[in-house]
Amino acid sequence: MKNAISILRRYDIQPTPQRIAVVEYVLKSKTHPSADDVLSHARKKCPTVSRATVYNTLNLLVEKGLLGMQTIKEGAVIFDSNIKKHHHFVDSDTGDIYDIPWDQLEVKGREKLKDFEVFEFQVIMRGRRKKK
Amino acid sequence: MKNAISILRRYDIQPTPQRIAVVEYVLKSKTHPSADDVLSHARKKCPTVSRATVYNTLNLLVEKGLLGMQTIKEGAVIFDSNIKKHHHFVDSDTGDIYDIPWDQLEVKGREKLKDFEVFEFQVIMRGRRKKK
DNA sequence: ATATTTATTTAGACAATGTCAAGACTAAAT
DNA sequence: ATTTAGTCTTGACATTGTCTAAATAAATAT
Ligand SMILES: [Mn+2]
Ligand SMILES: [Mn+2]
Ligand SMILES: [Zn+2]
Ligand SMILES: [Zn+2]
Repeated sequence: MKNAISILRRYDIQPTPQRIAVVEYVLKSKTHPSADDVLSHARKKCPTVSRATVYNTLNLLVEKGLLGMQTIKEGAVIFDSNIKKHHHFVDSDTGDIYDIPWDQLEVKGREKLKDFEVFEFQVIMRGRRKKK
Repeated sequence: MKNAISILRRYDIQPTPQRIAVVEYVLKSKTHPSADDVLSHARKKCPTVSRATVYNTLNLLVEKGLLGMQTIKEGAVIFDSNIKKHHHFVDSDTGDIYDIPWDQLEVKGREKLKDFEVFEFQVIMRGRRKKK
């Protein structure tokens, strides 16, 4: 991930210590963290940051298109630093979410859905990750 | 949907007025209701039913395999009377969820995922439903 | 530099979702 | 009638997420 300050400036967001702490964690994370995960990690760099600011910043990043948001697991939304189109695999044992590259799967038959105009889609898989 | 009492008996669940009210609504619903939706509808038939009992019953039905549960929209889990494999389409404007028959789509390439053992999968699409 | 205005953060209130435990209620079983 | 097991209700509780008012910080103007 590039410099957090320059990323924020590029998207016309004033870089503050709080926002920098949020961005530095969430945009480099590959674990699809929840807002609460982001809060606790951001507090390591900026111990005073509040819950409201973390939510405000995450929502702002999503609005600006810097960050993805997914509703894959119950209980809390998760945030996704990978903003390219991709699919997801959820480990049923651990709850961990893995990215599946877009071109690994092909979904055929969408043109047959006469009643629906599809803006976006993804495959969500659940199972067990094989040990390496 | 068949008789609620006989369904409950078949799955070794004692039929009570509360459970019957829940089952009669949730197993015939095609709208993917939330627990709160189920509660308010069940109270029409059984005005005294409590929130805890609705949650207990829904969780029991899911455990027994009579009812599906999905985490498709944020804020609350939704319950699915359709327990056959199928995909989902979410209307971005209304939030309505529609079932897409399993054989309308084909997902190819799962065998290439060497690191993952896939137990189940579905395609989730978002967009706008065309007016009829 | 000081004053003014604007942007941001914080703390806490609030609503909604979901789980849990204690006691009340019901229906068998003894 | 008593015990027992199963079920239900109430309310407490934790968590997620939003919102508002007050405090702070930053930018601008004088
Ligand atoms: Mn997490
Ligand atoms: Mn609903
Ligand atoms: Zn992802
Ligand atoms: Zn469905």
